[in-house]
Amino acid sequence: MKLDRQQKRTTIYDLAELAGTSASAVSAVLNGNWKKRRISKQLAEKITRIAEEQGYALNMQASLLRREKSHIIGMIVPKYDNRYFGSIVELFETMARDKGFFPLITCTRRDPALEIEAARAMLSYQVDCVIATGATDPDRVTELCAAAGVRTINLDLPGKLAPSIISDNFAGARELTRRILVSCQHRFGSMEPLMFVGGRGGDHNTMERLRGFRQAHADHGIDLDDDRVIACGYAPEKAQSALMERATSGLPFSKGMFVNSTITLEGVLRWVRLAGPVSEQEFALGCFDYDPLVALLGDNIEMVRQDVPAMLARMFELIEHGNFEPNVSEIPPVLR
Amino acid sequence: MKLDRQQKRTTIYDLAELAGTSASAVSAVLNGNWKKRRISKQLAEKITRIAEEQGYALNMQASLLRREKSHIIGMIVPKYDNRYFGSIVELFETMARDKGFFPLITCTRRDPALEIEAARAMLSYQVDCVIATGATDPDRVTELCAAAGVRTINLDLPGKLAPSIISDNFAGARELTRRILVSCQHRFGSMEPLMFVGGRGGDHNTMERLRGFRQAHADHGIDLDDDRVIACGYAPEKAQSALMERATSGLPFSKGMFVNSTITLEGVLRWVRLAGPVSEQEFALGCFDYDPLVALLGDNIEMVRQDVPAMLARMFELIEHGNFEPNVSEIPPVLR
DNA sequence: CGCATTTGCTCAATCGATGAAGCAAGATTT
DNA sequence: AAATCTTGCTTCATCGATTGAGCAAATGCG
Repeated sequence: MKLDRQQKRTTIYDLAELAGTSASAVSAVLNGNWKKRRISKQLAEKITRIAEEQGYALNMQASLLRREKSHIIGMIVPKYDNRYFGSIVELFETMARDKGFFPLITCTRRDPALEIEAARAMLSYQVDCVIATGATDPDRVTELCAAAGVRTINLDLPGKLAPSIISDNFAGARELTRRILVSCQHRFGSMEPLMFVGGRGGDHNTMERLRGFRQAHADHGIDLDDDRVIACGYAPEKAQSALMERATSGLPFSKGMFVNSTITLEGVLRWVRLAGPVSEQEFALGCFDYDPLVALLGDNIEMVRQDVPAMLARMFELIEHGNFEPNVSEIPPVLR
Repeated sequence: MKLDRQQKRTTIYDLAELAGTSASAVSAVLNGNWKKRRISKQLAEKITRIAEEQGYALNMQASLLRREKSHIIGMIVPKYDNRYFGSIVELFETMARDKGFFPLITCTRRDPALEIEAARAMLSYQVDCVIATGATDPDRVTELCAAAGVRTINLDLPGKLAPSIISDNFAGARELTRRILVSCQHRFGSMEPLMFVGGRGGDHNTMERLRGFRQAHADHGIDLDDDRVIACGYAPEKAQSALMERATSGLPFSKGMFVNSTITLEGVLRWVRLAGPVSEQEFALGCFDYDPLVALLGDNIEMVRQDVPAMLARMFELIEHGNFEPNVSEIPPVLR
């Protein structure tokens, strides 16, 4: 790995020499509190000019070593490659920067070991705060960080030891289920019980969505057997093979499906293509997630959009108020 | 912003005191070269145990300040929220970690000023190397980094001052155009010239794709006027309003369209929905980009998938060989 | 004019980890 | 027994920026 630096970097000592002053003055000028330190305007301007000429860049490592707060804010995300987490990350970066934080983001691919390793790395980089997004074990992260005196906030999936900001999964799922049922009525003339595809039985979001799913069936007086629920995980391959198996198993099968995420939807659609009927038009689908292209292309696919801007706004609110009591904020999702 | 640290962090000095030894020994043990420094196995084990008991986390800032290479590798990306850049970022992180780098990623939303600011921040964090992905002005980034002795590599869009890794846009566009023309033949019985929607006239990728687009028309002996090209930028809104305008302008209009990215496709589909004919089925579309859900849902949408794994493999190859000569590697994209 | 205050700086310690140099005790050689 | 080598540490300077303390010169005040 030939990444040898070409030349030595310019430091405040170099600038001090060039300006005929002290490193202390240079530091004061460049980090903006030259007024507080009673540096004359002329000297300040001279130093600023020389720094620009020399292309000086602050050494953050040195600066952070000395300061007590880093203003670095870490975020752990399970995946980048879907619109939900993509928009979380993108908006988080923007908002963090606006509020004077430096965002440090790590993707842990739903791997519990990687999550812990990533949290540890963030502690090493002296983050002031860690956001655990969709973490498989958020409380583990909170414990680890607490040991170093670093606060955490859970996003998307809740934990018991830190404040959590999640979607109102129950209400969202109930309304989504209602819409799928109505769509079934229109399309097929009847309201059969739906299938629930994707997610992990143990995770809070899946459990709450299932509760909403069941409630909506009850609202319409429809009996729902547990065997309509296929919580096979989020991965497309798992959903695909679970449906394949189900279709040939003799167990009940529905044309109406509640799909737990766009990731899972990919597997459902693959199954529709390969092993199922000709087109997804013969199904009534609903997805607890949002993707603009699916919204445009999937005529018969209802979508729930989690309100990312509201969730992140709430998150920064908690940070700014120093509120790190464990409690859950539920943010209503948006239905198109 | 109440992010006050709760307690003081454990340092090697604390550990040294607890172990009844020196900070130097602790450091040697914890960073793995205790053998080289002739520390006895017993002391090493004792220190390791105490460090674990205390939940010690290395202070990277202090460590990096002392070392000459940071092993931090920075990446600048225009957007997170589409599958192409999402997969670039996710795979980059994984590969960087595997190779012993610490990935530092920043999203600059195609804003030239933010790009420069992000590059400057990365220099402050002492990155060993910067990857400028889809940068609006990659050479500016290279110059800035070069002044600090930091090498750069361009990804997705080429620059003149650093090695660039891009898709073979010409060949990909030529083949994609051919497929759209064939699809038009099947669908509409004739081969009219296509429209080209999205991208910026000035950017290298758009220019090369246009060259492939023109070549494919020539291959089929089809005359192509310049007014079929609508390089209105990548944003959905721009594509949507450009099509709206075009449809009412009296200028020629085609049912076959070459769409420059999934981002632009979103605008095209919105236009189809709102102002155009009933369904996208009445069009023959091709998109120079890949999205698995579009591939599954859009029956009449041809897609080109840029070969992200091959591009990143090439990138790390360059880094490992210390090859920073400005030259362009073209990676063939994959057509489904 | 003499004393107090303000202005405009510099000095030096510090943050935590690293590693070259050095040193004492024990082992080995002559 | 003296000389040399090896083992297993410790000491201390260093990385670059920050900041409390301090100091000389300039200014204000009675």
